[in-house]
Amino acid sequence: MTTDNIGFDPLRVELLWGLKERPSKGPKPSLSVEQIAAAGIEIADREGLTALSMQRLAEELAVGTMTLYTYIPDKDALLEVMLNLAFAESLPPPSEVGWRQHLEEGALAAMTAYQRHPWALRVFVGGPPLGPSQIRYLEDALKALSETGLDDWERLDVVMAMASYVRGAAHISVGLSEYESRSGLTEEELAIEYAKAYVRILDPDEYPNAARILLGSPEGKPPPEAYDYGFKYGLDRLLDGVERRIESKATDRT
Amino acid sequence: MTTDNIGFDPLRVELLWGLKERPSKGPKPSLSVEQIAAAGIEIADREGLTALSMQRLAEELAVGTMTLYTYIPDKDALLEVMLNLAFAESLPPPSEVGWRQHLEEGALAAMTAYQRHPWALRVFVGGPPLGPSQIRYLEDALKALSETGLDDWERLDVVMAMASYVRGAAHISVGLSEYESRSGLTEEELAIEYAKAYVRILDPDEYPNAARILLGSPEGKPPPEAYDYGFKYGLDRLLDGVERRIESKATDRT
DNA sequence: ATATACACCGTATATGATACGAAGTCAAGA
DNA sequence: TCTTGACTTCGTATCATATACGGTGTATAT
Repeated sequence: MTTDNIGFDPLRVELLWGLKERPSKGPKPSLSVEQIAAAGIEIADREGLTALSMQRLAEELAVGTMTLYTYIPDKDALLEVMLNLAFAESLPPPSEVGWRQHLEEGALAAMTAYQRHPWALRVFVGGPPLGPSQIRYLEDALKALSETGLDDWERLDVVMAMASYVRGAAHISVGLSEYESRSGLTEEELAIEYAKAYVRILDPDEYPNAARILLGSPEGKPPPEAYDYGFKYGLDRLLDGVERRIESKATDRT
Repeated sequence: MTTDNIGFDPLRVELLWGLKERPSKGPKPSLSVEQIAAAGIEIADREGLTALSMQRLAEELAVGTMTLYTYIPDKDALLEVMLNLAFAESLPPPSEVGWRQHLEEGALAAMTAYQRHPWALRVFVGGPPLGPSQIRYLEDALKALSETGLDDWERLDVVMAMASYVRGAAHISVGLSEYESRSGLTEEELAIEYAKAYVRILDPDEYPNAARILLGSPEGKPPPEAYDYGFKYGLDRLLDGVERRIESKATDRT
């Protein structure tokens, strides 16, 4: 496993899209790629990506370690399949609601998926071609946007922007919540811990604005441990911006 | 190295903020944490994160491998210091321009930093406290936003949203460009390669919208290899949304 | 002086990915 | 029915990597 980027390997594509034909000869495999990926997801969900070793995975599936390599070329490929499988679960239905509500639902669903599978953020997604669940997201979003009058390329830009924002926000959210759970402290205690650390560091003369917020003003609420509110806020702004753009384009045409 | 999240370690904070006092006794260290981190950045920039092993780094610095461990507790801590150092270079000045231009400049600077240091996206950022360069970003952005009439918490939400978007967009951009450079193909050839793969996969009946774009309509332009345009697009939308919000708040008060 | 608190670093251990090759298993064709 | 080709399974070996441990040398405070 390189942890390097994933290349354009035909084998990888077959795996992602489930395209390999069963050979006529030879013994039947006792496992399937999906089965292996599902087991991998379970381990990674419960114990984190670092707990997911090939030996551990093989043990879980009651096969020899090297048996796994008859199903997948390497660990990176497995991670990619896991990623697709994990997100396939959370795909929102291609609802008939308006573009804005659809995009919002999609974003929330993706955020939920990231929170359920925090390891997904540590898997560096390679280039094209996309996996099935990503294509599904894309297709449904593009379809929802067809009512807007934007052209194809701009619709794609919108979807990319949404995906970018959600991934970045998930990174913050997951980072924060993993951090909290690892510390084993209550929110209360943690807030105190933050403040203690920041007091040492944040010179109010050099960082007046940051200090006001991070040190927790007496009247103010505590730092936003739960980032979920912030997520919704940014999401609304982004959608507002898209909406404004759609409106102005519509006016243009009139 | 666990690649697990980074915890709330006082030592880590000292390292990040350069707070350790020089002991009165004993020999002088021949290196510094900054020096080590800088060497690490150079290796990671040039050859990727996987090339950055402790042995390799020590070799580069002409010391024994274990010597590094007198400066840092473990590799994760080193990565965090590297991250801060890398971003410290690209900090935009706390210009006196309006909030919107300031945020835009900051976003572009961060994107540039990610592109210059692609490995930064593979480092999973731990919880608080933030490092110096992140605090600097935050402070300047909050300051720029003080003209907007938004309250502290909402300003923080805006900054978080920006950071989220940029990181997510950088992930796509860097993923794509690493992929391209690794493939060794020209943009032209690559576009053909994409199309070939997608033709096998994308059933135009099941994914009509995605197919129209990804297969490349005859009249249309090729798929957006360079994601930079898309980055600017989403950035503008997000800022538009923030602007709309500011305007509506101002009107409220009237 | 000389003890103390470090810096430096060779060696050893543990973990993990994965190459290689041997052995077993089906199914198609002789 | 028997043989053989194409596969699956997996034990063993290799190699890379992080890092614990302990020994040795050095600069400063007493």
